[in-house]
Amino acid sequence: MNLTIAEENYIKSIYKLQDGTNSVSTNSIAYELDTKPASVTDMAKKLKEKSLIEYEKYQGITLTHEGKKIALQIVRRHRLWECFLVDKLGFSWEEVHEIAEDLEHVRSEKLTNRLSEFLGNPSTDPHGDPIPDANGKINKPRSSVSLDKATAKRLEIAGVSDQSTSLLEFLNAKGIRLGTHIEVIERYDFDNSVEIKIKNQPALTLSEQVSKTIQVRPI
Amino acid sequence: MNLTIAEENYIKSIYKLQDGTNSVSTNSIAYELDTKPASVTDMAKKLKEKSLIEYEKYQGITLTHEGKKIALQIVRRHRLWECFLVDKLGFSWEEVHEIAEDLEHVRSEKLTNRLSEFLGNPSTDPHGDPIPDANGKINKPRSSVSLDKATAKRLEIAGVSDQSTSLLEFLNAKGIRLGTHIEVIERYDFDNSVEIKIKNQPALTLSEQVSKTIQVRPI
DNA sequence: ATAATTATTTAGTTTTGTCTAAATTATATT
DNA sequence: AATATAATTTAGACAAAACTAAATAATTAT
Ligand SMILES: [Mn+2]
Ligand SMILES: [Mn+2]
Ligand SMILES: [Mn+2]
Ligand SMILES: [Mn+2]
Repeated sequence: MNLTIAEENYIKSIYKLQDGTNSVSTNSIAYELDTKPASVTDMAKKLKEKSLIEYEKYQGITLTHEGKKIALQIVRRHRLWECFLVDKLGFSWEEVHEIAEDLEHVRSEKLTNRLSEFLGNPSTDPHGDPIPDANGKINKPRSSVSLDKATAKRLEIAGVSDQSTSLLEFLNAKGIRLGTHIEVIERYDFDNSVEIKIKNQPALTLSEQVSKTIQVRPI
Repeated sequence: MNLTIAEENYIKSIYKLQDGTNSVSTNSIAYELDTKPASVTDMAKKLKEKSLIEYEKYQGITLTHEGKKIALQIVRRHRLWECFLVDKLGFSWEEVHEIAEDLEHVRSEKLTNRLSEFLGNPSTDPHGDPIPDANGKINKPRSSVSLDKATAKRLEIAGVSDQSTSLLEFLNAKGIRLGTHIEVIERYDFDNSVEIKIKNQPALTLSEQVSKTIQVRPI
């Protein structure tokens, strides 16, 4: 199965949006890939032809077993390269997604597996997302809730559900990264913002939008 | 200047064939890239349009200053990744060219420079070829001659002028790699083959074809 | 100088991936 | 149930990168 980079990007987006077994809409894929719905329909026909997705007109899209297998390989490569960039080359977490977007398309199993070994077979990437192993087995994301729903006071940052550079840069500037310990000081009903404190730093207030994308775990 | 992967591959081939200031023929590029002369003519028009090459019908092709600058960036990336694959991931020299052929197209200056730093700013790649620095400055290949023309008896392997996997695999199997010390035992006039000896290994005879592609330096 | 050969270009197609505009289908509202 | 709105698909076009076959230019041999 020799896929183009465009095909790989579609497969990965569908995997991401599917999130389990949901059927994925044409529009959502177009939005995710910053392309037009008409282009998605065109590609859907090609991927169906290659048995990578199930697709009937107007019925949405789901990955086949084969399609999911390929998606997991791409995700594995993407996340391993992100680890490499952060752990070995000293990038910070908001810089790596874009570069990994290209590196993920270098298809060499030997390269991927050696890279994983070189990195100590990491199980999560710099954003807290789990890395599939060589057989495509992926751990469920470790139990975590978004900060806006958390009940405990003392929490650890477990991940972020939005990879946008601007959000990650913001968190970075505020000293919030993977594993950071925070304490909830106050929750404000009127705008659902939350005031938190990181050790040795001034308290800060996060908007509802932000606290919804931050995943946390009680300590 | 946003180039496609195809355009980058053409630029790199022209750089390689130009070797200084020679004008490069349509056919030689087609052979190098395993494509057809008609396709080279098509691309020549595009690259001329972008001011990356000088080209007039039937007159051959040369890189402009801008074109050469880009070529050196691609070569830099290619050779740095080859170093990474060999030094950090334990690949052997015949395996890395193909993978680097893809990795070289990931365009991030920050990535390239950090990778170089991570590798200790190497000056030559695993095949003995010099690596351009961040400004595109490249050392002349260290003085060496092909084995078939060498006069000294005790020699060091300085590089190979053919990157084909099959040749590199052959040399590998015979224990010949970059920096290996060899001693010339005998040269045979009738077929221009040469018998050599590596310490702690049986003597072996190399054909003229092979000895022409091996670059050596007297010890 | 002519003829034969080789190199290069042109013309016309194909595949991949994208787009816009228009048509169709599905869903929501009254 | 009829209508309005939203989602999706189709039709037709385009750009990039390749190809084949045919035409033309340059080079080499006679
Ligand atoms: Mn990608
Ligand atoms: Mn990630
Ligand atoms: Mn390449
Ligand atoms: Mn090399």
